[in-house]
Amino acid sequence: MEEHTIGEVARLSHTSVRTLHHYDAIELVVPSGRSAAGYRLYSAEDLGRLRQVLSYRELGFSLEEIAEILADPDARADDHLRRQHRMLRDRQVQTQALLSAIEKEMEARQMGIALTPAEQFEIFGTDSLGGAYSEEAEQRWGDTESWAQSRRRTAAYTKEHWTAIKSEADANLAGFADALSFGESTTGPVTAFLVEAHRSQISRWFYDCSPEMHRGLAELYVTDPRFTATFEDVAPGLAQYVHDAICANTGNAER
Amino acid sequence: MEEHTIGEVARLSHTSVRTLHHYDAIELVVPSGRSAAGYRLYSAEDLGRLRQVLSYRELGFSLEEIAEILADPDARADDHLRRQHRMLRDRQVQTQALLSAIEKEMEARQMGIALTPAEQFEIFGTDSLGGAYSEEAEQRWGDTESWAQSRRRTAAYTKEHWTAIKSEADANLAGFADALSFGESTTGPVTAFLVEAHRSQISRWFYDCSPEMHRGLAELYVTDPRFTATFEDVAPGLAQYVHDAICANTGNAER
DNA sequence: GTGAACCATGACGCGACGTGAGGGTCAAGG
DNA sequence: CCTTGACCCTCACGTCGCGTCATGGTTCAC
Repeated sequence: MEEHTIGEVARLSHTSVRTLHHYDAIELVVPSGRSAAGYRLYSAEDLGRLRQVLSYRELGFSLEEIAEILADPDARADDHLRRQHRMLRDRQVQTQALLSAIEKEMEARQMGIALTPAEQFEIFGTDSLGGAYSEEAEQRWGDTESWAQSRRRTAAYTKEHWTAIKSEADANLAGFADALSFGESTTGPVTAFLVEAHRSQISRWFYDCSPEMHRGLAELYVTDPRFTATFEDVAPGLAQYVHDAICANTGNAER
Repeated sequence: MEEHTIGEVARLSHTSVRTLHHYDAIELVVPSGRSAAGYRLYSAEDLGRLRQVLSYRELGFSLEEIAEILADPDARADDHLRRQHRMLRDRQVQTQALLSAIEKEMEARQMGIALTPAEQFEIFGTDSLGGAYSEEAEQRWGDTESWAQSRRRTAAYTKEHWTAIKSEADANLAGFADALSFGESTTGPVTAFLVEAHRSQISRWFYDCSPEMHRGLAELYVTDPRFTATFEDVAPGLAQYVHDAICANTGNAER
């Protein structure tokens, strides 16, 4: 029932008064009350919303995106928590990859072997959230360019690379398995995120993977027994589930 | 000896041509050559610098800060690598803290206990890199404000909090013990990192700990037998070692 | 020799605030 | 009652790191 002034809120939330003014102006976090003198008064509920906003901001979303996310009436608070949890785990994996890249380069330097900048970019040049999609990469699956690209890149990978790749992939797969066991719909936001992460991983480590190519890959997961086996090994029905999730989330050009 | 055009560099480095134009304009990454027609030509050295810039940018530095960092003639390439490594490890710790905060809240929600926003901010509101040092906190050790702050915060901690705190502290202490057994100097980079991590932990869980307060705390470790005992329990000479390490690494204000 | 795909230099726009300017509000103390 | 200082308000312009045209030159394959 307590109401807080803007200065108190700024201190509590480790932001600035100006930021809160801004969020009010763009109607992202609007204080539910005003004093007689026109002072903004933030309720406990307002603070809860603010915390959600700051969490998502920390994860790299734009304020506009955050507004959309929080506007979704289907998503309850724990959905947000789960999503944030997933993304933080993703960040852990990403950071870990950067760490081992640095360690690898330090090792190389100590042995007097300097990597060429091109090699360094190969390792380091993955950006933090979601990967960069090269529009110029050919669109069709089975395309020669993809294979060539994949071979060029994987040729330079060391053992450490492969273990990093494996752990990333495992984490993603575990996410899908969790979603499946939780009865998460293949059209829901959680699976959407997992699908995107999956595609991002492929793009980072192997070849620039367009949504079309991604769907082609999903097809393989249920038709090629070698792929199917790896999925079913983790959880029964997972191959089909992942396939459906990818198909459901690559139809429209979302994001 | 190879020279790259701006488009090639953009693709290699996963950035845009515009970004490279910008970096040229602000003289952050200036191509070392131009073709007869005025085309920018980037040498391997230029690419190396670009990679450094992008690494630091990924870590959240502003372009101006990056320029300063890279302008330092004392810092050789491995210094940059070490610094980046340290900051990434910091990010790992920070992300881990956020993760456990989320896990804790999910658990609380499932038991139907809603945390008040104030409590949530207490946990969540440490910002991404290194924690925000509240300038208004009094500077002197033994100060009442620190104690009050610590009591306010710890009062809200649950059993899970304490186990998390304990495991963090244990890991840090184990690091010191390793450093001691490896004959690591108290002025070396490894101990510098451990000291900083130690201070960071205190700031996060108890009170904003300035370097001055940190030195005061170190003094306690060798004078107060209760503290000394916990250290000597892990390894003989550890109390003195940690004390020396803290003193050696809080003298100058290195970022 | 003619597209198509590069490159160049402005110049404006935008998101997420920082930073005043100019002016009310509120509680404590003289 | 009046001042003082720490708050609060609303404009409004500035900054940073680019995205996005606009306009025009260059290169190269066909």
